[in-house]
Amino acid sequence: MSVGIRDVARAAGVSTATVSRALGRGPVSDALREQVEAAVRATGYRPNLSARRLRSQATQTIGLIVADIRNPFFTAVSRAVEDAAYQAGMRVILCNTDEDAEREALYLRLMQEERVTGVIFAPTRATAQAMRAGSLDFPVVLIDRSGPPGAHDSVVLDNAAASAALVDHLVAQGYARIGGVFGSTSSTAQERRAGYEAAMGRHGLEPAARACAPNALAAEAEAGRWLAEDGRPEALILSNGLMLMGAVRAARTLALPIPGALALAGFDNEPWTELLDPGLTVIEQPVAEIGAQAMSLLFDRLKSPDQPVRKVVLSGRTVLRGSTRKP
Amino acid sequence: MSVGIRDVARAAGVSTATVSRALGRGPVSDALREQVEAAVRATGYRPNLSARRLRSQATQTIGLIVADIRNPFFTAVSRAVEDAAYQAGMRVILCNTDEDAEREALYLRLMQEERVTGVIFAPTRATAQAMRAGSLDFPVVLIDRSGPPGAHDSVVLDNAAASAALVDHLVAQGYARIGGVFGSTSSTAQERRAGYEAAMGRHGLEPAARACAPNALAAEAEAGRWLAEDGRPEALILSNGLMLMGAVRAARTLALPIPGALALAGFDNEPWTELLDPGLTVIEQPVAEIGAQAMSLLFDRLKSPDQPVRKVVLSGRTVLRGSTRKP
DNA sequence: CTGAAAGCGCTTACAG
DNA sequence: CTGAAAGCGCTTACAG
Repeated sequence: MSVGIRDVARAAGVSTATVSRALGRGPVSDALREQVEAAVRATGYRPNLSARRLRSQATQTIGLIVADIRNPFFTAVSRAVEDAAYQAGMRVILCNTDEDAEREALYLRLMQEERVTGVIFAPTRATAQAMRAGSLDFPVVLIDRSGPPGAHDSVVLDNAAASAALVDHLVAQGYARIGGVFGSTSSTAQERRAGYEAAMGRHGLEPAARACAPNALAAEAEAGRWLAEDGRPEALILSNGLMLMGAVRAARTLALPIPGALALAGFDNEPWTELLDPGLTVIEQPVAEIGAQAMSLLFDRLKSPDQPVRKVVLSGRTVLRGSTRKP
Repeated sequence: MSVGIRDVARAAGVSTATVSRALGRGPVSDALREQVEAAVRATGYRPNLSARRLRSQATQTIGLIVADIRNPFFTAVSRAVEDAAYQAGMRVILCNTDEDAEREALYLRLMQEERVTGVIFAPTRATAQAMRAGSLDFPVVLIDRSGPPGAHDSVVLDNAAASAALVDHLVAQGYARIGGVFGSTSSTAQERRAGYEAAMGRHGLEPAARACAPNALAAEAEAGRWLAEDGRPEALILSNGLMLMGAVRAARTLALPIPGALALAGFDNEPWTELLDPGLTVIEQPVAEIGAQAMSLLFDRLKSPDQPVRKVVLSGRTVLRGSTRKP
């Protein structure tokens, strides 16, 4: 019922090999190529990609495993990855782990079964540590998060510097009791926390960091608890855009005006952070660059498997807005 | 180099047929099944999905083609679709058309080449009109948008009723010069517009609708122009969440206080709409339900190909907030 | 329940 | 440049 390459060959009066070559980049005379193209149009032939992948042993597929697709940061990175992939004639399989190690293992297994060419992956800390180089059949580029040095290529933000910039700014504005709520699952949140603590130390201030799941609900709960305590912080730093939203919610619930009673700063320059009044001070990540660099690292790795491992560190941009004004 | 089913068979001392049956749901004795499972563990065997799909002629794959992945509405629907799909043992290929007819055609062709089991699709109006039933090799369920009656199963919002609810509310609040900016590419935006116009008529008011691309930038420009005119509307309805954001931006730029100088209402209850002060009045769509219903329609269609075409119409929920308060 | 064999729809050495 | 033939890695009638 479905039309196959044999039907096209018959219609064009050539062999299936010639049809295959005409559709690919094989050497075919112009005359036969035109006959084949006409036959393809006449029959409505569409190649079967499963067959092509099986036979050619090339899936032209890259896997993209992100930690939370609800996080616009990952949506934006995905778009950049997909643009670069399609430009190179590759498709991408997008998977979402919800920061869950089991689902990470599941999707990594799926990638093997799909025989992907390579994977771009934002792993949890646990998985990043456990994942040894060479244990998978394809190269892996870590994104947003890194693992043990030298294990995998990666592209990450200069997290410590970004956190420090936020602390420096808050201190310059006159804040001293600056708290931080950081995600509990990623190396990146750890680095942001370390950067925060180091910067606080440099200013002779006492760091006060807490951790929770890197989503809006958990951050709202955590920030809500903290802000209801005596000696609550007068400024709060959150380690991603979802958590920042949770903190805004918590402040609203407690009727704490921003920045009157609480200064707020965090990561990811999502459109809504500018829409609030006052806007939120954030670190903007070069999302398109992150995705493009990841694909580029992956292609380089495919070309030169034995090349030394590379880590690309990109700088964030500090976007100052009203939420951190002097009280 | 890569371990195949033959290696497992050899290691387990059985035929490849038995390995295949043990991994699938074929009839195998418990003893052999255990031998096979041990051999799979020992060899680290992972089935090749391309081969499996080719041979079994069942890809267990559904295609999900959305119009704009930056729109959180589609992200949310995607999650629901994926949950339902994975529960049924199917994977999903997610594609993003950016409301572009050429990319729609491209992805539809890709779906044919992938030999997908079925497709869930949010088409532009142009494509919805052109897409005749039965012209594709797989069933299609339309989502968020519908086409000519009777062509494809679909699940949509009761768009006209939702728009009317917004108009009724604004009129009740005392607004009369109520304008609307609606997306130019989808049947859904058309229906929202029609619902708006009908409701205005019912109230004896003059409708004033404009159209633009259904994204933030275009809506910001369109609303900005309109709001700078003499006789500008005192209330504005936008046909999706992205456009609503654009309108907020435009009002900010023109220093028009909401709702003091401009009342604002629209579609999609995105988290940020509640965070603004005042919050935005919106129609909340049952996103999870939309995704789940689409999968359900698709499965039913696969089971009963000749069943009459069904259209599931879901109701929105009106969320009243400060942006439409009496001026 | 089990195995030998055919074949899914392609691509690609191998000859010519 | 072109074709006949082999084979990618599986699954599934067909026998037994």
